[in-house]
Amino acid sequence: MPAYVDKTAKQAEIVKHAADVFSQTGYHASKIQDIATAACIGKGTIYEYFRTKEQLFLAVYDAWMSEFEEIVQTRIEAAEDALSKIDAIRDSAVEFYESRAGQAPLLLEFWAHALRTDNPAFLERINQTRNFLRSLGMKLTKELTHSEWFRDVDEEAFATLETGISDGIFLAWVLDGRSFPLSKAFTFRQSLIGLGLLNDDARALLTPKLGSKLKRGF
Amino acid sequence: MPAYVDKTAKQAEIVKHAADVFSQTGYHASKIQDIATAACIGKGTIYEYFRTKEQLFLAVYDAWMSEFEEIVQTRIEAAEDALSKIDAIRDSAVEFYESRAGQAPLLLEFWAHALRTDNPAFLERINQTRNFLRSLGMKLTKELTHSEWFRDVDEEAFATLETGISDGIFLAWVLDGRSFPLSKAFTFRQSLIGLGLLNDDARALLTPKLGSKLKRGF
Amino acid sequence: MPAYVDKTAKQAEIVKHAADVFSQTGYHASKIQDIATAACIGKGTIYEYFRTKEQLFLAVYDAWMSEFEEIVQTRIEAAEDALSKIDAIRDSAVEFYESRAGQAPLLLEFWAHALRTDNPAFLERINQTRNFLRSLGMKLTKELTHSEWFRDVDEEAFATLETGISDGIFLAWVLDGRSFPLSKAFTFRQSLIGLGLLNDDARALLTPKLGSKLKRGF
Amino acid sequence: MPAYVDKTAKQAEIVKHAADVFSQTGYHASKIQDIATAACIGKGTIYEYFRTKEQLFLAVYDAWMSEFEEIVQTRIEAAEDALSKIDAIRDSAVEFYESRAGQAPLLLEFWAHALRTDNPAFLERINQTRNFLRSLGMKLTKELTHSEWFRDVDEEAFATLETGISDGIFLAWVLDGRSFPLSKAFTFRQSLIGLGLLNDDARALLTPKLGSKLKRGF
DNA sequence: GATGAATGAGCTTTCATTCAT
DNA sequence: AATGAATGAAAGCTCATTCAT
Repeated sequence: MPAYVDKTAKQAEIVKHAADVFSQTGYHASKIQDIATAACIGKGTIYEYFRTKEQLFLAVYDAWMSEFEEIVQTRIEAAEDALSKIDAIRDSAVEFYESRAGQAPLLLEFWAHALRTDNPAFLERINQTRNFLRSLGMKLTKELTHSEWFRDVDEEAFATLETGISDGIFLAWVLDGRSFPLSKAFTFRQSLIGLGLLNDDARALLTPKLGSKLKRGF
Repeated sequence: MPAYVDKTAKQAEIVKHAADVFSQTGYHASKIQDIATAACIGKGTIYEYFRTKEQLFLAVYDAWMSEFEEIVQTRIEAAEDALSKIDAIRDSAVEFYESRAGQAPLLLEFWAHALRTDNPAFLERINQTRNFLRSLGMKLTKELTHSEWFRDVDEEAFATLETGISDGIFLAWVLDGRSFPLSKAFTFRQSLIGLGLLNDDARALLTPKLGSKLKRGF
Repeated sequence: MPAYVDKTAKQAEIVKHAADVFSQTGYHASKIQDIATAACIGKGTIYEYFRTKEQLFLAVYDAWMSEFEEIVQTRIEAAEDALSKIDAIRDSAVEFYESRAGQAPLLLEFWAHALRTDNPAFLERINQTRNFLRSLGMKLTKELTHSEWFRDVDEEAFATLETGISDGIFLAWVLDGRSFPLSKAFTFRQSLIGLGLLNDDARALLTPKLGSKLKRGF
Repeated sequence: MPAYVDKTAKQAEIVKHAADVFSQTGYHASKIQDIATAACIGKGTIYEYFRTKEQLFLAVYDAWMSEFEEIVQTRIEAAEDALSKIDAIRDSAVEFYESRAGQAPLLLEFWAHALRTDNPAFLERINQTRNFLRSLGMKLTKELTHSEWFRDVDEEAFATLETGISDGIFLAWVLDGRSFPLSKAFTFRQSLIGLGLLNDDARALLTPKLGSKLKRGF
């Protein structure tokens, strides 16, 4: 077994426990010793794999977001047409966030930290995912516009808005103590925006379904 | 002049400088001494007015949000009908955020902190503003639904969504390094959602204007 | 009583205890906590007066050398002619070193540190004393040469050599575990060098006394 | 080839690289890993040959001083009379120090460490060389005294002084940033002391030469 | 014999908070 | 009321040394 497997595996192991501890306690309140204890290793060992606490924080975020992007990618590829690809993205996000409900506050801490630290890698990693989602959004929007499901709309602006809306709903959900079902909120949003964007034909077809969803709320 | 005027004034003075220092450096990296120096007072004096650094942080947020709520309230009262009240809220938000661009990261830090601290006052203060905006949103939505400008929609869900969307756009704006004009993004969002929510008559009337805004992007 | 008196007094107090602890244990093995304990103050208090452990080390050396220079200066001024000024310097050095026998190793550590640290202040402080002594030596040598007690000699070279010899004897004394009387060694050296430097007349006069000292050793 | 050859050779190899690293960085700032890297071996391997970092430090000093003693011994044996043996010692010292100028600070560190550590081997090794030089000095002094070149002088005291003076000049040279030529300083010192110690006949003979050297300085 | 992953004691420095003045 | 000197808990990080492979 090559050495790099061990190295990588151990790194991942540390990231896993760091994610747990950080999620539980928050970045600032977590001590390196706590993470070492959780991972059943010595404090010094962590520093064999990560230069600083901050780097470890970045690694945790990177691991999460990489997994998220992979899930989205896989689901997108499995979906056949543009509309179901959109559903795939929405479902991926909902499931990802719901399954990590307890870790959600850490995402906020990460964002806050990214805006403060001198290390540009933080904002870069954030924007990597944002750009991934925005590109996807733009591509799908273009398809739906060309195929005349959607009315004419600036793809970049729309994709940027959509990414922001997703984060905003997530934020509201977290700050409200997760008092509403995330999936319902995402569906509600999709109905609302669908009604605004669909062309007259599609709109005529889908209004009953979408309209009733709006009436129902979440 | 009663003593409490002095007390209150000095408190406000400290909060003002704390806001500057926190905004500049971030909550964790800011030292009480920095704030005292900025305010040209002794370190100990701060503790005559605020029990802890955390309390001072809360006071900064409270001052900002109180001012924001006041602005919204004033503008709303000046607006005559529901549609222009909606515009008033949007404009208040845009102006408030734009004029505090440099302080925006601190809002994220505040949210992140609120989710971690034992002190429930943080989340309570956040939700105070959220509820204020949601109530306004619900009331206006109800009005527009009854007056048949809007299609039937669950007011609470819609208002919650709208609040989330505002925060989400703000978040995207901050994380993107404020690379797009916030006001345009808010207008774009309003056009999109307007098209989805307006009743057939209003929609027929406004589609040209809203549609062209969607085409233009931000 | 003005504040700076307190400040300076406390600083001196800390330096005093730091000198004790450093002398006892050595610079590297001494912990800031040890010094704080010795001074009966909190660890943090030391950092109110000295930015780093290294600065405190410098302050200890500076205090010693300043005192030494003062002693030499006072004695020199009290001496009447060049020959007794030379005796004054010798006596000052002997007494200073003998009274600080236990602290001698720290001087070596200081020199060693000065050659390693990035902080140029260390070498500067060392050379301040060296230059003080060298200037004195040059001036006295010039006087004795002009008054024809001494044969013609390059004053700068001679003064530099003399300073080095003093340090060398001190070094030998410390490394030998202070097994010989420092004062005798300094006298022996003075006799030897006197015999080499005195002019024929003075030499004829003093040879019996100096020669017997050389025979006696130390 | 017997195993001990390998063992010894490897040990010497490690000492060589340790000497480089220690000289460059200083004993305290040097890490075992740095030495291992320089020697292109694993960190653990060093511990197969030296029990501690301190032992390795001692080995470096020992290697230097052993080489020095050997050089002196060889040169002394090649010299024919006492006076040229004295020159041989002086030249050995000058060449040794000059060729190791960059490593000189480490000697100071070694001396400083020797006075602090519990390990008596350090002071012992230092005194081994000192005694070697002192014995040589005493023997030569005795010879020159008996042959009536030198006036009567306590050999032990004189040899001790001479050793100290050599170290003192070296010290001054290092602390002055090696701003004067070491060889000139050693010659100057020899002239001065020669004039003090030579008997009247020899003195009459050599005064012109030695006197002019004193006038010239270094 | 050679290695380097693992370890944890140990240390400097920071800074929120207190309290005597 | 205002101050700032004093405090010490706290934590990130280092690195000599060990030992299983």
